[in-house]
Amino acid sequence: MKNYELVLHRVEADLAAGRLRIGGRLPGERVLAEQLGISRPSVREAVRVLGAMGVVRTATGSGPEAGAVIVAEPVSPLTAVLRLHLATNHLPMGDVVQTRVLLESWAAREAAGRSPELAPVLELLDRMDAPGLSPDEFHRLDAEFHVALAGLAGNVLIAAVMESLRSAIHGYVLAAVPNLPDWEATAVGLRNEHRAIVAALAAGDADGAAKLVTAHIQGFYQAARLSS
Amino acid sequence: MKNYELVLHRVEADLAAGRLRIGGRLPGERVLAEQLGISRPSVREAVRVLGAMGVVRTATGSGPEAGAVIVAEPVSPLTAVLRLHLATNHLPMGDVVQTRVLLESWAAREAAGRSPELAPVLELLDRMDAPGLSPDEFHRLDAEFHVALAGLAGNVLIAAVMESLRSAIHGYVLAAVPNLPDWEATAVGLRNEHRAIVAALAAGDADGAAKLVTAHIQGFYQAARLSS
DNA sequence: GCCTACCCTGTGGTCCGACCACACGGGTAG
DNA sequence: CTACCCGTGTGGTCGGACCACAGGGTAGGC
Repeated sequence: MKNYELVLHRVEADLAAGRLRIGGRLPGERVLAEQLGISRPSVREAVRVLGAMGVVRTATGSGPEAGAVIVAEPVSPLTAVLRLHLATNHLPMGDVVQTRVLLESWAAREAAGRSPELAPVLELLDRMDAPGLSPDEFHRLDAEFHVALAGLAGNVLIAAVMESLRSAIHGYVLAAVPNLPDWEATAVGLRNEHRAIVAALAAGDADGAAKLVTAHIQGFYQAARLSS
Repeated sequence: MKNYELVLHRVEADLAAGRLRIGGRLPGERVLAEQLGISRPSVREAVRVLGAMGVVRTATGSGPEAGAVIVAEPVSPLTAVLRLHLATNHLPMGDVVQTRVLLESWAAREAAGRSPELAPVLELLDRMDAPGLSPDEFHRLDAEFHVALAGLAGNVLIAAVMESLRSAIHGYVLAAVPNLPDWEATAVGLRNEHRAIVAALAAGDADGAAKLVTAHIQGFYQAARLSS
């Protein structure tokens, strides 16, 4: 058992037992080191890992915001893991697209049945209509739109995975924009498809919304030649 | 930009550019520190994070197995993230169950259509028939079975997520076994349901396999009172 | 000439002690 | 009473040191 793992197990046990809650704070690094009988560098390695896992957020200084505060941020670590493993080329882009289709069509089906709150989603679509939007800005809003749709289904795990997927591939999507024959025309098409999806959701048409979402995602990746 | 992030970005860039491949090795910690103009502790924190992300595996000694070797192991970091966030109680067990149902019923549907190789799966079921199996051993084999089913669909991302989900909740499942009125009877039922699922897959009955998988998962969690 | 045992070398693992930047909060000067 | 300032505790970084480990080259014995 490596020394830094002592800290990880200690923190996980404290979380499971309720001794640590969201918003609470870890003991200082020096205190933790003495309590566990290890050195401060070992504690620091563990705190870094916890930070990378989205369990703590560290800050310097003093006051309630300083130190290692317990948070629950599963999206950034999932994003990091996906990004790194995409970089190794052992995670095919096609599998990512297939997963998006599965999660988003399911979310659309779920959301259609519960008369969802679509106002914030429509507000996003209006912002995407702004003229002169760069591909980068457009795709950030597009990601927000898709994540918001996934969130309508009310499953925090699936919503987190969706957001991670979208963030992890953002760079790859941007890099593929030059593959498109006509970016402006593509953007118009995507906007129309978004409106159609929201309309199906508002109408409670689960099957229609799922089909539109599936076609929307697969169509873009084929046009951008990303899911070869 | 924190110093240890320099190492993370450097490694990710090297991976994306092909300068680092699976099986390759990171420069030594002392070398990396000098190249980036930072100290060895900062490099170590980054390597720890990469290890926790499943991108490198470190070992002491010398030879080709020593040092920080590039690997592609997405399951353990996903498991760790899920376990930690389950411990914070900000990731409801019900959402995990819902996700399992979604992923596994989809995988069953996919697998049924491609006349999958079921021999290793059946071998697992035979091992689960061994008398006197403890709940711990039974659920480990059960997890292997479900992960193998998810793997039949051929999507490495979904298979990795499935395996992570199953590993992350293993402890919670075991802790819930005492909630069952009759463990032995439950085990017999689970075995029969497994056989039925495999039979549906072998017959190419996609809808049947998906329905059986859904009932199998939801039934167990309701019996164990886990998905409240 | 061959084989065996030993030691050298390089790796990560751990620790210590020190200094820095930062931000809050209380004490002090106006 | 107010505004400024510095004390104090936090994480961030650094350099150096020593350890355990495993491989490989070398010197010795056979």
